[in-house]
Amino acid sequence: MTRKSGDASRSTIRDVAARAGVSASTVSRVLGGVYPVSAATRGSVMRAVRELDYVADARAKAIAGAGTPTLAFVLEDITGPSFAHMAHGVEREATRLGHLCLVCSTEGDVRNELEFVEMMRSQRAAAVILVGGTADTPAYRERTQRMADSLASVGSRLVLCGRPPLDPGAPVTVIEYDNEGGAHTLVTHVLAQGHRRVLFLGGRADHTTALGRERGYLAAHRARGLTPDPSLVLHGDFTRDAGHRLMHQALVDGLEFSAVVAATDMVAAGALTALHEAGLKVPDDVSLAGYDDIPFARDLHPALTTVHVPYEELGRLAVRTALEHTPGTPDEHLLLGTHVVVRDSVGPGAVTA
Amino acid sequence: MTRKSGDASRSTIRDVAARAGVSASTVSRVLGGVYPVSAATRGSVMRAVRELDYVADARAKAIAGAGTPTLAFVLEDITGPSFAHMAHGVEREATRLGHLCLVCSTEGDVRNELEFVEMMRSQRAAAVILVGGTADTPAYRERTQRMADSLASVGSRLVLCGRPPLDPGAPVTVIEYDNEGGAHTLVTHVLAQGHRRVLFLGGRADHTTALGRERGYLAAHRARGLTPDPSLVLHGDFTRDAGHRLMHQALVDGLEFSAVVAATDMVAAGALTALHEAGLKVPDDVSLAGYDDIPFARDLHPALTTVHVPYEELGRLAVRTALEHTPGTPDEHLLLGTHVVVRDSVGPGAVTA
DNA sequence: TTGAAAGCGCTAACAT
DNA sequence: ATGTTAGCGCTTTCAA
Repeated sequence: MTRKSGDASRSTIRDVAARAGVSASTVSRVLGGVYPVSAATRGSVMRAVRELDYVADARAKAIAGAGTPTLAFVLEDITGPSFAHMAHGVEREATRLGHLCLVCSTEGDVRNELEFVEMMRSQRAAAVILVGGTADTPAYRERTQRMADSLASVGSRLVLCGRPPLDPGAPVTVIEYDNEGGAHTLVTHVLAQGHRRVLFLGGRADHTTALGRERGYLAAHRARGLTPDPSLVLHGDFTRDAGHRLMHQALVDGLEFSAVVAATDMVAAGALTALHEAGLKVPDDVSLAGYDDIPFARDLHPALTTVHVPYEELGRLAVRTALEHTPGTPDEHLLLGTHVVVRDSVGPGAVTA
Repeated sequence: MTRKSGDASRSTIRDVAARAGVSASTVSRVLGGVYPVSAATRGSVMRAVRELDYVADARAKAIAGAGTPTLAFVLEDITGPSFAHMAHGVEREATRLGHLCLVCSTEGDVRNELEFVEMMRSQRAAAVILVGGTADTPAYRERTQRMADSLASVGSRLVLCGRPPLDPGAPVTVIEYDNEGGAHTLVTHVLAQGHRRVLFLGGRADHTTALGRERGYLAAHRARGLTPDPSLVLHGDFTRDAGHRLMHQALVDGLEFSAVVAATDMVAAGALTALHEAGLKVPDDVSLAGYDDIPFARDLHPALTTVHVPYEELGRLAVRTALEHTPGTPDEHLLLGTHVVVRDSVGPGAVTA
């Protein structure tokens, strides 16, 4: 038992003042730092602070004008590797800039997002960062536009990180990366190996991240004068289980293909296992590529060819850009590049399907 | 451009009151919910609220006694899969119980931890959850005991989640899982396959998580009347890179072993790749096991035998237990069980080394 | 059912 | 250099 002051009997600045024989303002000044205070006064105040184990109530400071600023980020599930990396970038940069960092997992439920954003509005968070792709419906745009406006009205800022921009004029900071470009380059690489029937695997059918990558897949084909078979695009979600299930099903269905481009590395991992289970060798029998370049990609066997996305940088930039934003200034929209990481999972394919 | 009220001109409860032609208290009561207010009054207040797009300042509410409670969790790096799962559990349960959730990554620097805990004390967070193992030094115990006391003194609660308990009497809630037991069972399984020279790979030498697992490794040997060769324990850290590097070095050094037990699945993943690179087959030439049972473990090739840890549950319990704690009540200490997941990476070993 | 007034814990302008 | 006095935006007695 080492507890000093009685439990939960938080002492206030006035207790400290009384104990030190000075006024509350003096205590505030001593603790504040830079204001001129005599050494003697400072001494007795500090002693009182120590004896009482006093810490100023941050909420009271906040409301009085001082106080640590806060920033929030919202994602579907911190458990996804790319989410985790963005979150890490956000947290690091926020901390570096002296902000407290609130999180919320929506579990994919929009109502959670709405509710949380409203909460952040009342918290007067400096910025709210929506992390990760979404279904880009009119309802989404309208809803998000509203969030942007209502945050702006209390001096806060909405940030879309890895999420598509709204209509021009919305008070939003957007930090994206090039889903389409990355997929384009990746699929071009695959096609260059001679593959002609390339499966696109996983990702929610209505999800901007999946759609962007799919657009790249399509564009790469077209750029070569190829028209991909529509039955070669299989949707699901972004999990390893979806990859496993879809791949297994494709095999059972006797779908013809010589290469697989997965919507994410997670999907690719599941697909790889399904391929192995079917006795297929990668890349000898089937080539496989992923997207995201999560750390594990190197340890799949064969090591996974994939697209590297600067997730952490994305998170950092989201924070920095949002906090630097000056109202009245044009809204920022950044698009970060990606690059293909060639490893061992894509090999030559017969040109004749 | 849809912004309604002038930018950043947050309206206050008084603005709403004025607009609705009532007093501030009435507005407060209407918004508060359960207090009796006439339908007419409620109507005009709500309209004013809507027109002004008013949200009560959460900080002001907090200081006035109402206000959403807050909870914080601290971890080294959200990017680690097991951390991410604990974080997810924490966040879910906190949200479920109506709490806001603050995060902090320490990046392994104790000063960040100290600073953040002090911050949380001033935020009057309901609880602060320290997530993940650590070096269990006297300095650590003293420091942490101090955090526990100082949090308790403001009515907050320190929680150790996946981290060793302090000396009895410290005002702390502890939720652990059985590192030693899990490793014991796992290594027993490996030894039962006939392996006699089992490498223990990775983990920081001074880290409780690694040490607990190592103790289980040792105990399993002793239980069979075996004395493991001390040169078979190789420390590093918990990353896949460490696993790769250590495994590679062990191979170069010509260390003799027929099985490898990695401190974590991440380490195992790196080790597996190093093994493959050396042309060794798992489990034919060398058996390999991990610890944590992260989702990817299934997709390594061969699928990794490992120990399942209920990380998410751990996080959830940490929150629930902490928030349910009543001062004066005995301090909780939970120890969750683990179980071995047998997959394909451990095979029979020659009994003669 | 509603309003006036006090107070939450702090900071800051305004005196001395 | 230090104390006094107002607030900050909200809730909550206490009266009416």
